[in-house]
Amino acid sequence: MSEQRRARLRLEISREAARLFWEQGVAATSGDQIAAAVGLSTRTIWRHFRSKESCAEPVIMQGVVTLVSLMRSWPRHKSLDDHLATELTRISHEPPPVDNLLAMKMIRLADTEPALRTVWLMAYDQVEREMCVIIGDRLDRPAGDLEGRMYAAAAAAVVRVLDAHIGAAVLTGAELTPFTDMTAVARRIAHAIRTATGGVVGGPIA
Amino acid sequence: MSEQRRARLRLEISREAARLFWEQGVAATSGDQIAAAVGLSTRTIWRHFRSKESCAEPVIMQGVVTLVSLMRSWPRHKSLDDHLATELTRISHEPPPVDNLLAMKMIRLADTEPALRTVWLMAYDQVEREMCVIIGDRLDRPAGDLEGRMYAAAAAAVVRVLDAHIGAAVLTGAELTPFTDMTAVARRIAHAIRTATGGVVGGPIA
DNA sequence: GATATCTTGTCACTAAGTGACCCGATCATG
DNA sequence: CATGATCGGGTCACTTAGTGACAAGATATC
Repeated sequence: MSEQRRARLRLEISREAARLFWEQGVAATSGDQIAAAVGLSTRTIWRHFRSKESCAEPVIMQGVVTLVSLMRSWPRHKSLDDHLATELTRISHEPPPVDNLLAMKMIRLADTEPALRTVWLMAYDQVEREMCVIIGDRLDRPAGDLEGRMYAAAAAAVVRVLDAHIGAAVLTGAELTPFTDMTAVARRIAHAIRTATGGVVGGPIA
Repeated sequence: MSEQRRARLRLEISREAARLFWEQGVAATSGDQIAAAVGLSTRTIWRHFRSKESCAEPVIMQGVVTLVSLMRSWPRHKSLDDHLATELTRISHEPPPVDNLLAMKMIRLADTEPALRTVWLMAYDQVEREMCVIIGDRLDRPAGDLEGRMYAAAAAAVVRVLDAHIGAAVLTGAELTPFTDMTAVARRIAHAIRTATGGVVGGPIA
């Protein structure tokens, strides 16, 4: 099965699962229900996900893939601040994917549902690994380097906190405006990463 | 049930569970086996733990409680570096608890067992919350402050990476000596936290 | 010593997740 | 076009993690 198709199918399942989790709670949602909602047999669900909670993972991941891919395309001669600002504003004209709202809802649910919280943490564990190669690459350090791993962990952690914060704010609907200004968001993310890495990750490389 | 007794019981269960996980793998260890090993009924196990994997949590936690409690007792007028160095050397004369080795083994297992990795991440999620109040308190910031949460997240993340690194090194037995020098360990931890918080957390407060 | 509370054991039960086998589609090869 | 190999998915039986309900023993309080 092509990686593409598999990923799309997982995302499709994830959307339905996340919707059900949000509407009726995690405990009240069975694997059978998820399967019925997406039109597959229950057995097939377990072929693609380890547990019913982990069905939420692709949707959660979807909330940060753009940021991660932006990090990956970060050119060496630019500062992270500039890069994120230009790219985020460029992208922001496109319609924001519906999944993002779902992802925020899952993060919200993760506050009270331990099983979902583990999924959320595992997703950011994945982000941390990606950060590891991105940062290691940028700093010209060997792959398993301890310093690089700490930078990546700290960076992923602050992004996670920021993500949760923004998600909570958007969901409550209180302060929606400050997060529609993409350059401001870019600056906050870039600043957080730079701070969390002691200033090592964020600037341009001569 | 007193908090003390409950914690001790959980730890006792956790020790047996961790031992079994290490000896025969997580999948091959059943709740019944854990119960039998500790001399309780299976039902009682589920009264104290949500899942069999989470039985490993207290042992994992035990690996960082000393550091967390040291952070909590960190006086404002001292630098983290000094405080950790003096306290760690003072403590290092006491026999190192046997649980630490078990904790390292669990972290090792977490590399290949996703279910255990979630437990490990959840344990550090707890550490992050503790860090949150410690750091928020030290910086005289309100409880839910975003900056404080990011500092706490970054600090917990680097400690986690350091812990995994040290654990792996000790388990392979390759370089045991560099981690018996407690002042060196203290310096590394303190330096990592200071870096991850952009230099904000680590120094003495006038 | 009587009683209320609290923890555990027993047992029946639900549901998450797996293994084994089959079926239809797709695709390569003759 | 025929054929067979591979692959994704369905069906069904089965294991086991985890829960609810109730009984029983321990413990504390008066």
